[in-house]
Amino acid sequence: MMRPTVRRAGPQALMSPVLARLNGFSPLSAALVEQIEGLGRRTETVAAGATLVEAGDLATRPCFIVDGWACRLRMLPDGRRQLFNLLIPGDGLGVSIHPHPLAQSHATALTRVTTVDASVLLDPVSEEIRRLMVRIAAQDESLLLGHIVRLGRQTAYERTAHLLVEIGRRLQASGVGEAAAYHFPVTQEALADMLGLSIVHVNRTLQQLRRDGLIDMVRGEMHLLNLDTLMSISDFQPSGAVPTPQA
Amino acid sequence: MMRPTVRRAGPQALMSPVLARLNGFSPLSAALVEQIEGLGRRTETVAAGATLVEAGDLATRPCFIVDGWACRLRMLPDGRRQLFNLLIPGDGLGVSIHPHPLAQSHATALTRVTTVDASVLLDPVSEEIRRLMVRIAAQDESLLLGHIVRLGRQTAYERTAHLLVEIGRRLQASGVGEAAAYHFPVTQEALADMLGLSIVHVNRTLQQLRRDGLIDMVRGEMHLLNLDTLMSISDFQPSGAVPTPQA
DNA sequence: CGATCAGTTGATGGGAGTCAAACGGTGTGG
DNA sequence: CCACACCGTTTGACTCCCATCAACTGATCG
Repeated sequence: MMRPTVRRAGPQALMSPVLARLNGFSPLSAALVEQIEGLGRRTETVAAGATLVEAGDLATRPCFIVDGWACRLRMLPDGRRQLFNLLIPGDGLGVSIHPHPLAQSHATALTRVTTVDASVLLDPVSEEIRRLMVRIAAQDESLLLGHIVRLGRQTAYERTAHLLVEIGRRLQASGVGEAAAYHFPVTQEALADMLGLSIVHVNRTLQQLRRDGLIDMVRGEMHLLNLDTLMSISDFQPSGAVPTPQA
Repeated sequence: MMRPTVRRAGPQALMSPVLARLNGFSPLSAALVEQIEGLGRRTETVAAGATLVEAGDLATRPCFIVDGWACRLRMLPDGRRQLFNLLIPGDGLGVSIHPHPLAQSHATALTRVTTVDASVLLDPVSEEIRRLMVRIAAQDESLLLGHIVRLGRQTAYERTAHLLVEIGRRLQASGVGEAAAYHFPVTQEALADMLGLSIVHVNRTLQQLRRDGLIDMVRGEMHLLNLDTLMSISDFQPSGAVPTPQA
């Protein structure tokens, strides 16, 4: 399903989500910026629904998502699915200092997704990159822990609000959206499998949030109309979850 | 089988959970075994309910749990609690090659807990230790992902079965129990906060499992009477979750 | 011996799942 | 160009799993 790359702008525009996200941790060296921009020469694009990583694969090649949405997930034998996280532009896939022996989970494209190969970044791991990977790993774990709280102890209403806030902050960090206004091409089915709810109930919960004046969504454009309320009802903990540039 | 009584007599008996667990990944070098046994000279014991790690702490000192049960958890403002994992003898706390800037979560003792300081292990990180830490990190993540599936997509019955199987395998790997028979001093309240259920429903679910002839528990001694059935109803994936010695 | 804690049981209610059908948009083929 | 299928969304009716409230038991303990 991989097809030739359509490059619309310069490579630096292509890599900007990765640069923005990493730069959010701490300013990148000029050398690293250049190195990352160089990754943009090797892109790969897959269609929605494509498998990015097969669970149990040996040595999947590390990459960054530069466009589109993906997710990591597990399926149960009877068809039930659970998403572990949503992957947005700027996120890595298999990007770790320590190549895990086996891929921990399946990864699937939720929309058309463009990736860039990141293996050269990890060939000689510089001290700067090592530090960045540690920060990414810490943030990834933090997101997983937040996800566990959502699924275990929050209502559908709270879960949905929490996730929408989290996504906005992450998209903002990657520079592909704003904390309270972003393009959201995820189907309610995927959202249901992320939030541990049924499709029908996700739909009703979103409409309840809309009726309450907290969100608004037209044709994939999500607007969080009252970020403070959304954060307080979902007990959103900004601490360390995302390195926000501004206070 | 041999009852691994934690006897205060020899340090090697004290450290045996750590040694057994690490040895399960790959045989430890004699030098490392000796080094780990040496950790037993600096123990610390806290009562049930004590806080082991405060969330947000800077640089908590790494340690291994050598006796007792603990957990990592988060609390919501209204008192709801969600456990992230259960920590058993042999598990590390803050043991990582990369000292995270901040502790990701609160850690609490569920029973009286004895720990040993592990900081000397990480002072100069040998290649052997580095490899072990990578394995531990991979397993920890795998457990978190399994936990997410439990909470998001499994029924109370399935969740409980899954957790009981997982715990048995981990206790066996640490040599402080067997996969189908182990001491289980966790209250139903803690179990509820782990499984995302109410105390009452945990109680009912355990009794249902008992009525179905799948488990038996008398005075804290858990017996899994039909491991195969428990694994199949909970879709327990042994793959990589725990390095089982036997095939 | 009262007090507290963990476990147990019953009654009741609600949040979320399931089943079913209809709607609108998009793409495709006759 | 329209018919049709397909996909994602929406809505209603009904069901059920699990939470909540409440009371009671047994064990431990100061």
